[in-house]
Amino acid sequence: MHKYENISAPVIKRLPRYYRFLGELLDNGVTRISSRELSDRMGLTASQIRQDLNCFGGFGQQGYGYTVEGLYHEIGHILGLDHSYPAILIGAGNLGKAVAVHMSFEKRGFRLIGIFDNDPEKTGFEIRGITVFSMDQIEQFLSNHQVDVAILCVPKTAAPEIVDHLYELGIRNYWNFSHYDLAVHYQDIIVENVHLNDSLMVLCYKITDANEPPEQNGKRQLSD
Amino acid sequence: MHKYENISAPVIKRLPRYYRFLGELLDNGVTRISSRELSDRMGLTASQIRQDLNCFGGFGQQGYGYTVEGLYHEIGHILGLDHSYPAILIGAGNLGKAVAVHMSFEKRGFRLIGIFDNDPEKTGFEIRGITVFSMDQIEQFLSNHQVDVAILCVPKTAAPEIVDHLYELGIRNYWNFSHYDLAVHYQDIIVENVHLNDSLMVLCYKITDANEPPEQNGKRQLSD
DNA sequence: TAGATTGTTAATCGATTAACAATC
DNA sequence: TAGATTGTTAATCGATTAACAATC
Repeated sequence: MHKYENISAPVIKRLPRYYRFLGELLDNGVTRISSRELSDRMGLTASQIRQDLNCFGGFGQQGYGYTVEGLYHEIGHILGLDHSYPAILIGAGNLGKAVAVHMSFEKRGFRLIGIFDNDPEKTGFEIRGITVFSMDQIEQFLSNHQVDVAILCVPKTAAPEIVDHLYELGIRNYWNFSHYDLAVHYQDIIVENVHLNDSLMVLCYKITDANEPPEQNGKRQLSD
Repeated sequence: MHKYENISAPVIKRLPRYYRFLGELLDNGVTRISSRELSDRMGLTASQIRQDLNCFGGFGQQGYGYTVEGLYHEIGHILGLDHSYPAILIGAGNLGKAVAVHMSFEKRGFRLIGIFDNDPEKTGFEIRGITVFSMDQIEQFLSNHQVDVAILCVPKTAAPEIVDHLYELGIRNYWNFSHYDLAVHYQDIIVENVHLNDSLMVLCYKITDANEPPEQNGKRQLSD
C-alpha cells in the first residue's frame, strides 16, 4: 500500500495543507481543479504541486486537471488518515488537557485511549470521557492495550525519565510537545515535534527584524 | 541593531534550538564549546553551525571556540527576546487557555496584556490574572493600549471575520493557531503558524510509511 | 611556536521552477 | 480536431557540506 520511499520532508510537510485546501474546495462544491488554479489559491507554483503529487502517483488527467474529491481522498490515504493508531497522552496539565479536548484524533488517523499524569491531584478525573490514571499504571495498561503512539505533554525536566520508561515498554512513535530532544537520544523512533516556545521565538525574530530595519532600507522578510 | 536581511527561513528556524542547547550547557556550567562539540550534541554538522552563526556575526574565537554564555545571549538578542511586545489572546477555549497559562511570554520577547472571547460564558473569568473580555471590547482596548501581536486561538470558521476586524484596527503580527490561512489573505502581515492538525497528520504519515514498507525493503525515513 | 578552531570560500547536494512532449 | 493541462525532464536556484587559509 504505502510504497513511498525517500519522500523529502518539505513535500511531506506540504501534504496536510493540500489536504486542507482540497477539503475546503470539496465543501464549496468544487468538483475539478487544475494545478494552476490550486497554486493561485495556495500561493505557490503549479509546478510544485504537480511535482509533489507525482511523488505518489499520477492523480490527474491531461487537459482536465484533478478531481477534487478524488485527490482529497488520495492525499488522505497517502497521509494514512484511514488508520486508527491507538495513542496515549502523558501529562494532563493545561497543555495536555487542551490537546486531549481540542484535537479530532479520529479524523487524523489516531484514537486516544489513555491519559496519564504523575500528579495525584490530576488523576481520577475524566477528560474527554477518559479517566486520568497515575503514571504507575502505564505498564499494566500497556500490557492490556496495544498502544502505538505517546503524546508527550510533560515538562522538559520530567521528560527524560518518562521517555526512558516508555521506550523500554516498546513505544516507538511520539508526538512531542516537551522541549526534550527525543531524536537526539533515541535513533530508532519516529518523532513529530511541536515546540511552541520555538515557534514563539521565531515570531519574535520576524517582528524584531521587520521593525528595526537597516537605515537605508525597510524591506520585510516574508519567509515561511 | 537588527540589521539582518535575507536570512533564510531554515536558519531562523534553527536559532531557537541553538538557544535551547546553549541554555542547557549554561545550566550545566559549561563555559566554552566548539562548533564540533555542539554539532555532536545537536546532531548536525559543525559546518552548518558556523555558517548559521556567521549570518549574524563572528561570535567565536579561532583556536578556542565559542563562549557558551556569550553565544547564548547573542542568539537571544538576535531572536529579539530582549523585547516585550504587548500581545492579546483571541479565544479562551481549551487551547487558548492552555497557551495563556502555559507559555513563558516574558522569556520569549512578549507580554500578554489582554484576553478576548466571543462566548459570554467565557468572559468575566480570570486567566493568569487577566480578565477575559468580550470581543466587542477589543476596539476600546486597542485605543487604550499599544498591542503588537494577536494570538489566534479561534476556530477556523470564526477566524476570517475576527482577523478582518483586527487587521482593520492595525494589528499586523499574528501567532496563528487557527487553520485559517492568514498569509494568503493579507500580504503585509507577519504570521507564525502553529498547525497542530498538520503536525498530527505528518506524524500519521511517518508512522504509516514506516510500518507498511515495500516488500523487499524496510528502510525508515528519518526526515526532519 | 604549535595546535586548535574559527570564518569564509568553493563544491556538492537537493529542492524549486521552467519548459515541453504526451495525452485526455 | 484543437485546447488544455498533466507528467516528467531539464535548468535554476538555494542550502548544506567540505575544505582551508586566517588567526587566536
